[in-house]
Amino acid sequence: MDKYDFKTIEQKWQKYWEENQTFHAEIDKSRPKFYALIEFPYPSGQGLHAGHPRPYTAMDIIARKRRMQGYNVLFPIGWDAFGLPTENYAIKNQIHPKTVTESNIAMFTRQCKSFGWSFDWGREVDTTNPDYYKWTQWIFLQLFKHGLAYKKEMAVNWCTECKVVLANEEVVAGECERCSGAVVRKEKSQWMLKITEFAQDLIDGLADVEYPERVKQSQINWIGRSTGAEVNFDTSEGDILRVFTTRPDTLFGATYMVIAPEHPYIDKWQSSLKNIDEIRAYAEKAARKSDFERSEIIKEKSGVKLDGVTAINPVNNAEIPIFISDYVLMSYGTGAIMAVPGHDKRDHEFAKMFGLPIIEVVSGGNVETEAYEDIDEGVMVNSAFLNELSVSEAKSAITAWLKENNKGEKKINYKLRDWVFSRQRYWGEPIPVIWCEKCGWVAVPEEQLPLMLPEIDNYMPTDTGESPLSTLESFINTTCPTCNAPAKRETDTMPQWAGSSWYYLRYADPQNAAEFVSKEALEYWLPVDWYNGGMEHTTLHLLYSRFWHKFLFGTDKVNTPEPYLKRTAHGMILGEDGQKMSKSRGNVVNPLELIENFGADSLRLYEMFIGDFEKTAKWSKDGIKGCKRFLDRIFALEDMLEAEDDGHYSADLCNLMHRTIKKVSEDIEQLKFNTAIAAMMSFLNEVYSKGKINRAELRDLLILLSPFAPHIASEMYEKLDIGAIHEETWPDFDPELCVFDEIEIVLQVNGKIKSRLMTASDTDKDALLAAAHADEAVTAAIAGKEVVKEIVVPGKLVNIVVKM
RNA sequence: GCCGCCGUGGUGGAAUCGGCAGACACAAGGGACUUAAAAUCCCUCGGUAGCAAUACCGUGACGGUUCAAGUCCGUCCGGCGGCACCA
Repeated sequence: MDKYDFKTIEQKWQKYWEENQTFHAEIDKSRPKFYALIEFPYPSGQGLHAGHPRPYTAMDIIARKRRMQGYNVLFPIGWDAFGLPTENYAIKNQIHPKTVTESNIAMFTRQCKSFGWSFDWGREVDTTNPDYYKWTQWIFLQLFKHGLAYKKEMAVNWCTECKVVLANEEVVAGECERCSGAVVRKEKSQWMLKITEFAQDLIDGLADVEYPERVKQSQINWIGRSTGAEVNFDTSEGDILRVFTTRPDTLFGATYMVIAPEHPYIDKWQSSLKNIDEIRAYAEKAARKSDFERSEIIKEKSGVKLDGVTAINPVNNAEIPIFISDYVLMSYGTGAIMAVPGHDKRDHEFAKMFGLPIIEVVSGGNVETEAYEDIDEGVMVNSAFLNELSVSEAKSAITAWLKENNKGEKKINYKLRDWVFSRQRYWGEPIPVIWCEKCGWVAVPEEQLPLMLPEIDNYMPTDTGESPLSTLESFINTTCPTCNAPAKRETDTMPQWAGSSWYYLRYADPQNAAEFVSKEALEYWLPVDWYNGGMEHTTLHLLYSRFWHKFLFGTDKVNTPEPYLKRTAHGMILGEDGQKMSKSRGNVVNPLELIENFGADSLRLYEMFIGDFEKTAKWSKDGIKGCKRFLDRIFALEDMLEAEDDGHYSADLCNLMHRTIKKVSEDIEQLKFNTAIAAMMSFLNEVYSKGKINRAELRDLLILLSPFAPHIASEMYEKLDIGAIHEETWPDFDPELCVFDEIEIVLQVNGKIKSRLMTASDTDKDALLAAAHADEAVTAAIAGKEVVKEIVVPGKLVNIVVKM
């Protein structure tokens, strides 16, 4: 019985689109452009999973609609192909990563094409292609030349499983984001990118882009701006210990100081410190702990008092002790704090433990039992000239005082750290710099790019933490581009985030051999108009790429301050058990099997119908049936098509048709795909109850459906013999025809529905009230009672309020 | 602890500005067709009471504002995501 032969239809149209390059975009200044972007996939060996089709189909729907709205649409696809999983797979199976990548890309290409997404396959990029990574290296060199890339010996996050350094953003709860391996601290010399230089720009830029509030908030929190002051404390050693505080108002309550275990003053003061051995032992113990271990024992404060060195509180000249403790981090502020136990929980806890004095400087709490941190209520006490001021008044007063007396100044700090950019693995872009004993780090000359990743046999990671490239003499040994002396190449590679930090630029001009992107292409296509991706990239890829873009903008390489005008974020698709899909849980849904059984159109429709696009959704294996059923019924509309047709909607369906166009058009823009589909289902139900549809109605229904289910829509449209559906214009609706002539008015007494009334939609207030009073159920309900109030909302209801 | 999001039938989820709670589907039950099954079509489908018309209850809990609250405000409970000794 199955007349809807989706397999044949889908293959036919996928072939058609490919042969005709239907979705290939070229610069055309006569038309407005629209740049739709999805996060390009990492071509893993597992192939597409059920999570991929959700965002891809969503942007495909937007792209297809925009084309029908007259836009010149750029909707590209490519491969984010460097990275660890490929390398690990390669090692395990003794196949070169390059070969693995090639076959994975071939598989992904085949799979993507079976969904019928309208990508411009002529603009494919591959981050592992030397023609591409040449420009990734080039951008790195621009950063390097502007002093924004530097090498630094530092404690890094070291994944013991992957044997690689991780960026702060890649460490999740003390574990490796990828493999969940333990992360420990390790001293290593690393390439760093100065993203911190752009901290303020990255916050400010958010004001000019359309991102979901939750994305903006996450980025702002991650950057972590806080305003306060730096304050100088004189020490008994005659030098100055500088601290950062957000509460300079509480300076009179500072009863001791704490410095980080790694603080350089320990060395400086060592001859005066009577308990230097104890201090060193504590510092060493702290250094050995991983970040995870440090946070594990969060409840227990520990520390050592410096015996022999004290500090002077600048506001009252009180002599106060100094401690070292691992609750103070060297990497934030100045690595030293003034401790105010009366008004900071951590300081309070520490003070209780070491029996240190607690002074109340803001009234309102009981500082002996608990730190009082409220800043909105309470006034200053025990604070000399600050007394009786509010907290915020005291902040500005003390900041001014500090400046006047040369004891400190206003200061803004950020939690954001510089980006650790080195990876000790093989499968990444070589960092194009050379170490010369005489000249230091020297850039590889741009004309020598790309610096090719050499073909090697052994790309196993090493336990020493050196890159596999470090043993390859032919690669390492070179000459200094500046002085020609023998020199050595950097052997670390870039992180996976490098290639994805600028790929949206390359899409505009993917084959350009002379520039990373031409000016003309930039000016026409950029910025990206709509970028959809996952929440998990908010503080990774999304922040990194904004950083690179802002750098390129600042150096006149791109023409807009922000890369993406609008960002939306889809929810994840979970397995049927409500858990994240994973092989080990056995709850993985294979989308290719579903295409086999139900067709790509049904799967596309179901992924959009499953629920609110922006929220996580649980997979249900039965849900797709309803979508398939819907398409079966659509296909059968051919049998209901009326022979005669005057080119207009029938009187029966005109109203509903306009409302459906309105609903579908507006819902797509708001990512409410589920209700857009529901509206089409309702329309179809109405057609079925009438048993007939005319050509004008079927034509526009198919156009509305085509972004969601392009194969079946194209096929049925072809039979109408009025052209190709992808060249059609998106239908308009007439707002006047969207309203009903007659509507139902609810008649309430004391807010309870007593009756309903069909009336002309433009009936005025007086007439509605009169009609209500004429209604039997209403009159019965108000009989013998005093009418207190009468509320009439035209088009909605009448509510009569009576007293009992 | 902080930031953000969310709690609606058996299930996924609808519900512009506060104005008919449960659209649209899935599952389930009943019926038609069929030798039978699948598919398809029709009907029922939040709870309680009732033969019924109908009445009352019902959007995590409790309060508040309002003629009217899933929606706004307050307090609490539960879940999810992110950050987390950031001074």
